[in-house]
Amino acid sequence: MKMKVKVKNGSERTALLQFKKYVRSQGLKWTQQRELIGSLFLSKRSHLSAQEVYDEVRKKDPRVGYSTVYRTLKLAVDAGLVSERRFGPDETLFEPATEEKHHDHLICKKCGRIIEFENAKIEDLQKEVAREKNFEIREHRLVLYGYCRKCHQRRRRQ
Amino acid sequence: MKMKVKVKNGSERTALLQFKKYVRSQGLKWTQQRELIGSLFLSKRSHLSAQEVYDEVRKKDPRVGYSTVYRTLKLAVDAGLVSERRFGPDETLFEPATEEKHHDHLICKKCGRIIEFENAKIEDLQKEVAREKNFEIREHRLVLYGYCRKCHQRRRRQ
DNA sequence: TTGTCTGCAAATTCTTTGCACATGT
DNA sequence: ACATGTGCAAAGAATTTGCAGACAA
Repeated sequence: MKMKVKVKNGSERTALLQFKKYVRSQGLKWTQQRELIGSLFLSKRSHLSAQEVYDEVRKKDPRVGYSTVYRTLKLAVDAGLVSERRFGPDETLFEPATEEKHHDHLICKKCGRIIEFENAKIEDLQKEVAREKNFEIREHRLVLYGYCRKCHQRRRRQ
Repeated sequence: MKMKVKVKNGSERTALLQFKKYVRSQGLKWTQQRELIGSLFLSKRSHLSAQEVYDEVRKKDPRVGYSTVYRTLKLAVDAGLVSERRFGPDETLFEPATEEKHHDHLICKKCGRIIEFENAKIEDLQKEVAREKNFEIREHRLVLYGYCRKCHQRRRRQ
């Protein structure tokens, strides 16, 4: 017997509401653009570049400017709902930071595919390291670069 | 009675020689600038921005241009002697990649201090994760962000 | 109404590139 | 000699900012 109903898409809803709440709490205004960008972006589970967010947003409303996208994403970062990440020397991506479990990434150097994973043991060891160094961890980034199965096979053939 | 003379700065020497060798192997020329930038940069254990490398280099020879610094660092990256890393959304740093053991970083969000560490167990677990995902790891980046002891204390007082 | 937002274009910052001259081999 | 390298200034790419008009509270 289930004690809890699984709320699908609940997190994006919540995230948008949190965003709205945050914006208002700062004495700022909740505008159509913030609603639009927030709802589009926070519903994604994936990693998007500023460019991609911009393109998506323009599909819904072509009048929105680049600066608004940047400003809104930055605002969401301040709200703690989005994190800005640099995966490679040339790639800055934004990712919704849900309150769910933290995950890390594997990135294929060939095709760019990003695979997520979580590993509690690694996290524990990180805490241990921090303790040794008298360091208080707030967040971490772990990225493994290499070749995914497909690209690995392709490499061998060459 | 000493059996071995301690060769201080041995690794940088080696690295510089390797660099020279690599450059020549590519049919490229070994120039004064490459010698200068290479010797300055490869002798550092720390992380430097392009700006900082440029400043250091200019102290020794003010005629060297920015482009040469970038070009030389990139060449050293190709040679596998330097790695280019993005620590935060706004910081690209170069770091000499010795053949020594790999290390990761703790970065203080307050004072920016970078502390290095190594942990074999974490690396083992990474390999395990990769195996599960059919992924062939080539390199990885692990950065822990937080507060160092000093800044942690200062935070609590506020 | 009033202060915040927005879109635009211009400004910034970081990095790369084209070109004429300089240098390594 | 000849190809590659260098410095400069200009070009690019990504992101930020100033400003006049638009919009939420």
